[in-house]
Amino acid sequence: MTDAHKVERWIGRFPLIQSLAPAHLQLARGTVQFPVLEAGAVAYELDGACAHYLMCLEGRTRIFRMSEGGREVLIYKVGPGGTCALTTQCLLSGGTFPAQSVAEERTELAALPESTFQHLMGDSAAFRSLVMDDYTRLMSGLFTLIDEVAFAPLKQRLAQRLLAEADPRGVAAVTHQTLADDVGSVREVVSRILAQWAEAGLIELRRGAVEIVDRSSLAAAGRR
Amino acid sequence: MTDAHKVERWIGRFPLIQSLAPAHLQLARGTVQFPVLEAGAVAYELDGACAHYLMCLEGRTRIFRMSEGGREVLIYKVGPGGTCALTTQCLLSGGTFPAQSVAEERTELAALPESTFQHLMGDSAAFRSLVMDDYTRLMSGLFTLIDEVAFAPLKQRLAQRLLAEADPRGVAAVTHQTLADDVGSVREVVSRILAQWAEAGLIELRRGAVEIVDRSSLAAAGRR
DNA sequence: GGACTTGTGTGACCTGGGTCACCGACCGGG
DNA sequence: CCCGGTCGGTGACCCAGGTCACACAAGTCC
Repeated sequence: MTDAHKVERWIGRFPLIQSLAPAHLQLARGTVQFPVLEAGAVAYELDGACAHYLMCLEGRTRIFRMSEGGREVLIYKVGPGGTCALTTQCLLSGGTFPAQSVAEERTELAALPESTFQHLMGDSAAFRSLVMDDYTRLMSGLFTLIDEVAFAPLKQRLAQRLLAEADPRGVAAVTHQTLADDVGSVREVVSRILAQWAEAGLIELRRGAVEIVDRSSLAAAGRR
Repeated sequence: MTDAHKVERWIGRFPLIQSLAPAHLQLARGTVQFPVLEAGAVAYELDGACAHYLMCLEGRTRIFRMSEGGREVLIYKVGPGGTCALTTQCLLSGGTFPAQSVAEERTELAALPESTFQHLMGDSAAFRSLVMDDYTRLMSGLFTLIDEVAFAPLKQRLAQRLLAEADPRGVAAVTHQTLADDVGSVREVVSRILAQWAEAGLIELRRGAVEIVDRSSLAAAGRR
C-alpha cells in the first residue's frame, strides 16, 4: 500500500483530522508515520519515553499496569479509530508512560511525531479538542476503573469484562487465563466462577472461548 | 478583606497567573470570585455540574469516591496553592464531577467562571500550561492510586496515608475512623493494624491522633 | 457528678479469593 | 499415532480483611 493510500485511510478513520486548518493538515500529512506492530509486540513499556502521538488504524492493543507480584490490571484496550490517550498524558506532562502496552494482534498505527503534536496543540484549537476529547474520556474511564477495583467483587468485574469482550453473537474468544489477567486475578478462580455461571445456564464454555447465553442475567450476576 | 487584597493574595498563591498576557490577566482579575466553604461543607457532589475552575487559597478539601456500600476511596486532598483538577476534567469534558468533595476545614477558594476558563484555555498558552500541568499530575496520581488499590495490601496503604497526614513533628491528627475512610476500610481493622505498630514501637497512639515514632520503619512496614 | 457523645480495644466469626498440586482433555506437528 | 504444549477442571488449604457485638475510657455539657 502506498503512503498516499495510508494517509487516506488514516483520515478515513479519523475524520476530524479533515477539519484542521489547511496549514495544519499539511503539517500533519507531511509528518505522520505508519508503524506496524506484530501480535505480541510491546508498544511501549512502563516508564518508557514517548516520541509520538499514536492513533490506532487496525488491530488492538492492551494497556495495563503490572504489580511486582506479576498480577495485572487492564486499563483499557484500543481498537481501530481509537487513540492511545496515554501518549497524550506523556506528551503533555513531559513524563514517561504510566503503564505498559502490548499488541494483541497485528496492529497498524498512525504516529505523529512529538514536534508536530506540540505544534498543533499550540496552534490548532481543532486539534486540541480532538486530543482532549480522548484524554478526558480516559480520565473518566480511570474513575470507573478505580471504584471497580476498589469496591466491585471479582464476579462483577469478570461479568463486565466478558460482556465487553463478546462479539455480536455473544461469543467471547478468550481463554480463562487472559480473562484472569484482565481482571487482575488468577486462572483457577476465574474458572470456578465461570463454572458456576455455566451451571446456572448463563454461559456456555468452549475451549478458548465463552459463549454468552443470557446477557442480561450475566450483567446482573455481579451485583449482590 | 477587600477584593483587591484578595486578588493580590490569590496571585501570591499562584504566581504563574502573573505570566499571563496583560489582556488575559485583566480578564482573570475582572471575573475571579472568592467563595468560602465552612468546615464540612460539600464543595461538590458526584455528578454535579461545574461552573468554575477552582483554586485553593486556604484550608483543605478532600476529594473521594463512594461505593453503594458507603465505603470510600480517597482520590486526593487539595491544600493552599492547589487547584482542584477535577474541575478541569469537568470543564474540559463538558461533563459532570466524577467524584465528590467536602471541605475538611474552613476553606477559601478562588473561582474562575467557566466562560473565563474556556476563553483563556483557547487564547492563552500560558494559562493552558498552568491548567494542564495540574491536570496531568492528577492523571498520574490516578495511576498510582489504581495500583495501590488493586495490589497494595491494606497495611501499606495505611502506612502511606499516615505518613502523608503527619505534620513535621510526626503527629497525625486523625481518628482511626477517618483513616479507615481514607484507605477505604473500616475502623476495627485499622485499629488492629495500628495496635500492632504501636506494639512494635513504630507509632504511639493518642486519642484523636497518632504520633509517628519511627518514620522509616513505618514506611517499610507495608511492603512484604 | 451524672449522662451523653466520641474515640478506642478486642474477641469470635465468616468469606472471597489466592495458592498449591494435581490430572485430564484437546490440539497440532512430525 | 505418539508426544509435547496449551487449556481447563478440581480439591485442600490458607489468610487478609470485613462483620458483629460488646466494653470501656476520655471529653463535654449541664
